[in-house]
Amino acid sequence: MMKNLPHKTIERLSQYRRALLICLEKGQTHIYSHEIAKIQHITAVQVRRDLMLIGYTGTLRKGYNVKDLIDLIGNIIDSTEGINVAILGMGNLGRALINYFAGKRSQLKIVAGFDINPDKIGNTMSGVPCYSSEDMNRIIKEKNIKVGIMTVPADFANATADQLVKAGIRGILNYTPKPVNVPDNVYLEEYDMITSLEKVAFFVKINDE
Amino acid sequence: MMKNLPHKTIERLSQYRRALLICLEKGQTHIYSHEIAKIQHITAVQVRRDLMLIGYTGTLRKGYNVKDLIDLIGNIIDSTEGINVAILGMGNLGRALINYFAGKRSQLKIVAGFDINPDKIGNTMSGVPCYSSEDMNRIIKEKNIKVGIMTVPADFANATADQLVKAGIRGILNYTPKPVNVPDNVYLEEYDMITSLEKVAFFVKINDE
DNA sequence: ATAACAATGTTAATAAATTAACATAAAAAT
DNA sequence: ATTTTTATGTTAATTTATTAACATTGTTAT
Ligand SMILES: NC(=O)c1ccc[n+]([C@@H]2O[C@H](COP(=O)([O-])OP(=O)(O)OC[C@H]3O[C@@H](n4cnc5c(N)ncnc54)[C@H](O)[C@@H]3O)[C@@H](O)[C@H]2O)c1
Ligand SMILES: NC(=O)c1ccc[n+]([C@@H]2O[C@H](COP(=O)([O-])OP(=O)(O)OC[C@H]3O[C@@H](n4cnc5c(N)ncnc54)[C@H](O)[C@@H]3O)[C@@H](O)[C@H]2O)c1
Repeated sequence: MMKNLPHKTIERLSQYRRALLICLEKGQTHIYSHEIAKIQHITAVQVRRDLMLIGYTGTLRKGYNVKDLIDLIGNIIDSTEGINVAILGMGNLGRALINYFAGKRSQLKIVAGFDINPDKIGNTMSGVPCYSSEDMNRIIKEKNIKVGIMTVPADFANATADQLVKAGIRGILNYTPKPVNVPDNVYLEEYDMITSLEKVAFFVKINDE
Repeated sequence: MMKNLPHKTIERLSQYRRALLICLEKGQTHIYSHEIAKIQHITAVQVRRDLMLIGYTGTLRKGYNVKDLIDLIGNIIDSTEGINVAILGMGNLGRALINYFAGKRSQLKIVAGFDINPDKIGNTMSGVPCYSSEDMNRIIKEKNIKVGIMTVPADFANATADQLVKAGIRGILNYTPKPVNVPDNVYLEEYDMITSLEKVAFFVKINDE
């Protein structure tokens, strides 16, 4: 069920929820499709279409119930039992991420970090214990870690991905600038900030011409 | 010229170049479309199509000249005079980014950071001077800064974006989880790591079912 | 009461992105 | 020499994503 949602819809659902949570905090109970659209810089039709795909029905003229919609999105994209996550490489970026995620989403719990620096191993960072990369296999199995976020130096990207795969990881989010190879049964998402910046720079240039 | 390149092609060109630079370092002079494809987890046809769009012609049976292709991609996506970039908010993520970009792309130069913390203002970080946010308008104009990377706390996202726009910024890369509004003539790119992680988690869950 | 309005939900149309098909040609094998 | 192989470049087909069109229906205004 809900297996055939477009990839882009999944991304947007996550974004909608993020915005909706802010609305909820402010005490807003209902929201119109065009309000969500404005926040996300997309069209209201797009929002309604996405919500149609997940079978959510709002109230005519009143819009969508913020809380209900948050819950439904959760039902669709979250796993009921939650998902345990590990950070590979507790350097600048790893630390920034741990900090950012801390207490953000109960469904996605960062339960372990890994590093090779003896000064870091054994310590905790914002409540996340740092283990030796040598123990990766054991810890990942023990803690039932399903997803790994890679923030190791680029030169260690491939080796780390291999280790993760061997330990039975199910998904990898790779922030290393080095693309890695994983088998088909492991979901891989790669992101590089330079690409985003170069894209912005390109369109700035184009707009100038 | 080259204004009508698909957005996705722009992203991939940036990625191709990243991979090609690694090849160049290793001394590799030529590369096949299927090799590039393998690295990027896409098809060879996709690669050839992208290269066709930018008018690059390889050598039959020898593939593409690594150096030439890097140069051509540079001609397409880089601005001839380079683009000056500022970081807004020199916290965990800002520092990580400065560190990462340092000396990576000569075309994209981080020439200033801004913060409101008096302990940071006046110092430099990996060679990037930190200014007071109050001086944003002046510095951006003086240094001809075209693009801003936002890494301020979410609550300051909108105010910072407004300041940037007022100072005449042309593009914004927003790493804040709060979407911001900018006029049409400012190119905006937003990215949130939670969305990426939730997407990975979703497909991990789906694959389990 | 009735008309105008403003929202949702859905189908149809369009646009963007990817993939398939294939023509071409140099290199390698026979 | 000829055939086979293996690569590029391009057009056509398909798939995916977005947008437009519109039917529907409470709500507000007249
Ligand atoms: N800093 C950024 O903003 C940024 C942005 C995008 C991508 N990246 C990439 O993310 C990665 C990390 O960046 P960073 O700035 O955090 O670097 P960093 O050097 O601060 O951190 C890397 C950490 O990984 C650890 N490490 C090294 N080898 C390891 C191994 N085999 N297993 C586990 N841990 C290991 C190091 O001890 C260190 O703590 C790099 O590949 C970088 O290119 C960084
Ligand atoms: N840390 C992450 O991995 C991560 C990931 C994604 C997004 N983010 C987002 O990026 C932002 C920064 O994250 P962080 O971990 O670096 O936070 P941080 O608190 O470490 O850094 C924020 C910095 O911004 C400065 N600041 C505050 N108000 C400012 C203003 N008005 N103008 C200029 N500077 C100002 C602060 O002094 C501080 O130095 C947050 O919005 C966070 O949600 C962080």
